[in-house]
This record gives sequence, structure tokens and C-alpha cells, in this order.
Amino acid sequence: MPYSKTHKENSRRRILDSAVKLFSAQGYDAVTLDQVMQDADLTRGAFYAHFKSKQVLYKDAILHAASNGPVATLSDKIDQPALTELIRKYLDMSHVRQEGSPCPLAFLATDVAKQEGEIRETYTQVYKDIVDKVGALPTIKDTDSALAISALMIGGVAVARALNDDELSRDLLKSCRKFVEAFI
Amino acid sequence: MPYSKTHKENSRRRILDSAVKLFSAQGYDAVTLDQVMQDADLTRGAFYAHFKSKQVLYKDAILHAASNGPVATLSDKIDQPALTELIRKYLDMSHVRQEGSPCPLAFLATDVAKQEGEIRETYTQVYKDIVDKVGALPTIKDTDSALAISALMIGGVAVARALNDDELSRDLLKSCRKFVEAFI
DNA sequence: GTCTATACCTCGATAGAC
DNA sequence: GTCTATCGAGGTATAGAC
Repeated sequence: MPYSKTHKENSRRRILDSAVKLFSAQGYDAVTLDQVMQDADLTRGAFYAHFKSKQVLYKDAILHAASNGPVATLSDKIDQPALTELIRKYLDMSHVRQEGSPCPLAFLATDVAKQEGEIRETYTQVYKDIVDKVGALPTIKDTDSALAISALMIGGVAVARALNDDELSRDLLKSCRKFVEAFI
Repeated sequence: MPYSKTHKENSRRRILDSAVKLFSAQGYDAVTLDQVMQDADLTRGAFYAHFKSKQVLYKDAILHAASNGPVATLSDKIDQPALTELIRKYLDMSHVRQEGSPCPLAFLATDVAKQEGEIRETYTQVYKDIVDKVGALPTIKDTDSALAISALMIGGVAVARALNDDELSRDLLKSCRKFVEAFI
């Protein structure tokens, strides 16, 4: 038995890590399976032992990113200090620069919009989960607030990433933090 | 003189209209020059009489979209009713569905983030212009508010577009409108 | 499970006729 | 300026050996 089960699971995890990193940085179309597999220290042919297609990889990568990104810290019984910490880490240049695990909602927003059913569905589920968790907090007045705050945070990161002026990006993130913190 | 100057200008405008529509809907990589030219009722070979490359087309399409999208209504001497109207039209399902001219800031956000210098620069300039105009309004307290409100509106549209649940998208847009209108 | 090799396809860009 | 034709590069997915 030359390849153990843990070996395969380890390979799969490495592929997903690479996929999240590359898809978030370059978008679905610009990433090649060769890139992903090389980044995971494997060869292209081995890909199909783990995923049926590039589309399936993308869908699984969104879930993987949701489990590892900043929003994953939103457990079911999140408290106020944890939320404050999340806001601080989310609306930060290190997140925008993708130095840690990126939030798929912000990094893949317009990339998902052009995809088909299953991928959109996955994105939607991830979004719903987060809005539900934020909305369950005692300091959040209503669902309206949870929706608007999520849009503000996602939009802030998405725009900050597109700008080529670091100072403006920092100002934008700071303004978003101020706004959000005034509402929680 | 078989081709007049207005004929060329007309062709160029048609190419740009098609480019804005297709890039906004599908993103940079998924759009082929063949698609753009067919949509503009021309053939692929004619493309290079108007633009040096696909990258240049993309950059010019961002400017074209900025001049025709909802934010174009923000003239230098915008007043309060015009702003209210802009918010209503921007955070609307018809905009999300790209039934009118789309706002490049929302539709191309993560698509621009992966591009190179000149394109990012163009996006940044378009964004700066809008923040400046919004910030100049008497009811906007400070630059912080202008930045946060823009992020909220762009994020709202970007996320609403990615979701596959129309009801949730509508709720999201409505929440964003409520939030923004409370601040202007 | 992972590798090499390859079939098949599509796209950006160019060449040359009109 | 616009057309047809084509080159060359690079992509997904598959086949078959180990």
C-alpha cells in the first residue's frame, strides 16, 4: 500500500490551500491547474485523482477558504470582543495583501458572480451563515444591520484591493472600521 | 475615402459599449476579443485598428463605463436630491442585473485587483473622482463618511450580484439603502 | 496516487487582400 | 477600416505506465 489514506488527504489539503491562494489572487480563469498543482508540489495529471474538474475545485476552495479565513473565527457562540477583533483583522492591510487566509466573500465576489449554479449556491450559503451569526449578536439591532455591515466590510476589502494607492486603501479601511464600530 | 472619421468613431464606441457589457458580466479573462467584436458587429481582425491590445481595451472600457454608468450622474455641482436618486438607482436589482449601464467600481472590483499597473491606476482615478464628489456634498460630514458610504454601496452591489437568491439580494440592497440614507 | 505524454481546443495577435 | 486566414502559445482533460 504505497499511498496511505492520510497521504491522500494531505495532498488534497495542500491542493485546496494552493487553490484558495491562487484563485483569490488571480481569479478563476487566470489560474491554471498546472499552477495549482505545482504550488502544491504535485503534477498536473494527479489532479483528477482528487477533483472531477476545475469547477469542482473552485467550489471546494470556497468552502475551504470559509473554514480557514477570518470569518471562520465566528463560531456559533461568538461574543462581543471576538467580533471587535474580527473587524480589526478583516479591515486590515494584511488581509487586503492576502498575507493570511483571505475571506472568499471579499476576494471572490465579482469572480463568483459570473459563475454557474453550484458555485453561486456555495457562495450564497457561506454568506448566509455569516449574516446569521452576526445577526445573532446582542448588539446587532436587526437583520438589516447585519446585512449592511457585511456589505460594508466586504466592499471595503474588495475596493482596497483594487486600488493602487496604499495610502488611500488604508484610509478606506480605517473609515470602514470607524463606521462599523459605531454600530456594534 | 470609403471610411469616414465618424464611421471609425462610431465603430470605436460600439466596441467600447460591447466591452463594458461583456467585461462586466464575465470578467476580463472569460471575454474573448471575438465575442466583443461580434457583439459590436465587426470581425476580430478589425479590432487592432482601434486598440493596441486587450489590456488597453479593458482600461478604456473602465473609463467608458465610468462615463456612462450610474455614477456619471454625479456632476461637479451635485445636489441632495440627485444623490438620493443615485442611491436608489445604484442599490437596485435592475443595476445588479446589469439592465442599464453598470458601475465599473462594483462590477469589476475583484477583476481589477488582479490586473497590472495602468488598469489599477485607471480604477483608482475613477474611485477618487467619485469619493471627492460625494465628499463635497454639504450633508456628508467628512471624508471618512464618503469612503465608508462608497464601500457600502459598491460592496452591496458586488455581493448581491454573486448571490443566487434574489430575495436575499433584494433584502441586502434594501438594508444598504436604509443605512446610507440614514447618513446623508 | 502520482507521474509523463499527448489529444484537442481556444485565444491573442499578425499578415495581407480589398 | 475591415475582412479572411493563420501562427504560436497555452489551456483542460485523458491515457497509460509505475
